[in-house]
Amino acid sequence: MMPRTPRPAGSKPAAPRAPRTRGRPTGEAPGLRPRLLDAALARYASQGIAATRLRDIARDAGATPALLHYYFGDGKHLLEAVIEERILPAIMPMRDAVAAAAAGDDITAAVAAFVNGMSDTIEKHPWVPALWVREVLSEGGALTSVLIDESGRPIVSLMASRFAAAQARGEVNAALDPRLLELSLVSLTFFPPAAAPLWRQLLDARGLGKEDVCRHTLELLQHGFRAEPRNGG
Amino acid sequence: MMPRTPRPAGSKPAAPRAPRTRGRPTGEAPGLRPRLLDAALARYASQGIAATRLRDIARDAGATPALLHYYFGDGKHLLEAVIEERILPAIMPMRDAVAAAAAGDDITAAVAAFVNGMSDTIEKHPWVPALWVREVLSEGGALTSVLIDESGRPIVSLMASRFAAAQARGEVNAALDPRLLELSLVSLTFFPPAAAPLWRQLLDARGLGKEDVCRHTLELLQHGFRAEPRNGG
DNA sequence: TGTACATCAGTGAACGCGCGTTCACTGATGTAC
DNA sequence: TGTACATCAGTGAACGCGCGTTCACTGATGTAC
Repeated sequence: MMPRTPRPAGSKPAAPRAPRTRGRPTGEAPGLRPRLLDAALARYASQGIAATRLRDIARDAGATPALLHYYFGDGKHLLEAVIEERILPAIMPMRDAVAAAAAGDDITAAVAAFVNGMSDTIEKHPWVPALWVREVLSEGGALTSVLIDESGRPIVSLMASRFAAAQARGEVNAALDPRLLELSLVSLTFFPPAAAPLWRQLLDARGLGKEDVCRHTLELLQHGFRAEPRNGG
Repeated sequence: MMPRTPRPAGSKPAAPRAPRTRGRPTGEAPGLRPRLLDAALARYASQGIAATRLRDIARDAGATPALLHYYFGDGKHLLEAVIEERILPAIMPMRDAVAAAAAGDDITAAVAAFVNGMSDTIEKHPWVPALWVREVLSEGGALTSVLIDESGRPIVSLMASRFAAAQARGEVNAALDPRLLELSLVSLTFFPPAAAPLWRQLLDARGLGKEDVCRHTLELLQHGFRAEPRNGG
């Protein structure tokens, strides 16, 4: 039952980042390591992490499976390296941008920053929605805990408290629940890009770009949550 | 490269549904077959289809892996049986209910039927959101084509044309795109139940039930898409 | 300046385990005669 | 009514393949002396 120890503790280093002593420090030629990370990320996003085979990652990167062991030790450490060197660097700037925009009291600006920040992140890193849907949204996803801790919790609680404050000032329809309003915001922002391959095939989506979707979402949301005008029925 | 033929064509029948001749027709005792289908469905939803191992399904159902071959031939035919006997029977009633409600011209009633129909389906079959997210939403999902053809395409095109007609009558905000409005409706309906394990952990969700979420969603949507009142700015 | 050597950046082949699948078999049950 | 037999509903053990992992090795490159 005991899993085989992935590294016999005494042969080669798990990751060849030892203090530079003598050998050949190259200084150039990035080598195969980054290509292995990119190939792993692409497979993770398109097939799911649990269904991805290391041999496929190696083949995609033009390397041998033995190289994965050379650089990362085993599959678990490969995943950790992908998180650390690919996923978190893509997610963090968005977290910071939204947090900055939500610092003030302007709820409309905070919502716009959220929608646009998400849209920019996805444009820069198109693998985000697929990976997010499979490995964060799904119960038992391999990235749930790390991404929740690193970005989900701070953003969600910040936005929900902004909605509650705006509602207390009378700027948000009193019939809405601020917690569910945050959920609706996330739904309208995360779902469409994740479902893009689907709805482009279901609807006639010609002529609809990222900007159109953002504008539509903001129009719908801001009419939806705004408090009723005093003269209305 | 040629896959091994899963059935040597001449031994036992792939599914023991032969014409009753002599033997022991029992007439009672459902046996392990339905339990295998249920166990497979549960694993598919919680781990994804590609990552599910047949041995785990057998163990969950209290049977041997050989039994899966006895009833279904191989993993591909097991999946087909799960689709035919579990998934489609759960999905079809919702498709028909929404189609019936969208027959008339009342866009508000059609939207409410969509939201409530989805909510009822999920309450009856809690595995729907997880399976849907992994295997329909994701590109290359194992259920994409069958569920799109059987329920997605008819419902989505029907609702989008209803939105377009209502907008032509002046009932829907002219700044919104009716195709994206349908996408927003799907987002607000599918995403929250799929993300429920997540947001119950992120937000303080005490006291929020299915009815509260439906009411909130309808409130937000119907304020969001309604045409501006004439006297408003 | 030459050269011995340490390290880098990998490769090809093999190993052992777990998986899907197969095979030969079994006790229970109902039916034909 | 007895009994021979066909079928049902499975089981236990094994098989072969593909996977993650390991091992021994290699040519290239830079450094110390």
